[in-house]
Amino acid sequence: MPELPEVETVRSGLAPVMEGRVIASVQVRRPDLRWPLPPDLVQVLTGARVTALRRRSKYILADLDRGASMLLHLGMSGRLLIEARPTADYHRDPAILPRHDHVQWQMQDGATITFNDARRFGMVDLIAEGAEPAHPLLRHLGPEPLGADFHAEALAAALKERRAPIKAMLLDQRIVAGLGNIYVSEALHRAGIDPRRAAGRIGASRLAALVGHIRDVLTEAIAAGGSSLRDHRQTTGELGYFQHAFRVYDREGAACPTPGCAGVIRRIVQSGRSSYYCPVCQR
DNA sequence: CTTCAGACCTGGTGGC
DNA sequence: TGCCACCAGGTCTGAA
Repeated sequence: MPELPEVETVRSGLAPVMEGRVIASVQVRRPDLRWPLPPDLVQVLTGARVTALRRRSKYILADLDRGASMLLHLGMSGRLLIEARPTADYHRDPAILPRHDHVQWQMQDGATITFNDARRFGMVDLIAEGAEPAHPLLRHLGPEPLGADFHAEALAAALKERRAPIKAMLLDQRIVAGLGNIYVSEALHRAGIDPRRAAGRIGASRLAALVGHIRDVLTEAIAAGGSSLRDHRQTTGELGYFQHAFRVYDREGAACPTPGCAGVIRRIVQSGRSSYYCPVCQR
């Protein structure tokens, strides 16, 4: 899935065909995603103009001229495929099975957008005008890691007295919203912090450095078009390149890339999920 | 409140 | 080749 950089890549790929354009029709093939699709989805979207396409954490929001917004989450395996126009030069990846096409949007200018999600952990919802802050999925989200509200003092306050491992805390979307399993491992390696370390026992200066590394790794990944891992592709079908820049994620047994470090990357399981780290330079 | 295991669902991979 | 265990980018729910 897509973590923040992948979702941002999808959002920016979607913007040219959705922003400012009218949704001509919507087809629902399978309404039982993570949560059932709202029954009035087709009715609310049909004929609406998308005024803005935004991202909040790993969610994409499409604001409509009639006030409501459409909320989208890709889960683990969700993708948005864009066919700009029905042209012969659109090659759909044969590995993306049409039976997992759940929702399709036809834009008035001819573009077709398809939500495909094999595991169906993704979701589509509607948010009434003004109801965004109270939406159950958005209400508890912490600060955007690339925004002004995410800084060393805020992170220190959120982690104070917390005994859970820093890895788990950074995956908690209430602490900071948008990181996932890959980028947490990458940021902790850059910061030289052991993923098992109790979050509340990390010094202020190390937390400040961590904030910088989180920002850097996300920014670099967005610039590279995200990571193409297993199912994820950009909306164009192009590959994102950031997976080649992973320093520890999925690199168990490899030499630690930190200059001068003789460590070997290890994989451990924390709260059911893989963590990759260097036992030598991460403390 | 905090922390963690389990649940949701399908598909790909690697071992035997 | 076939079968099976295990793994996967998320995050909600409920138990301890």
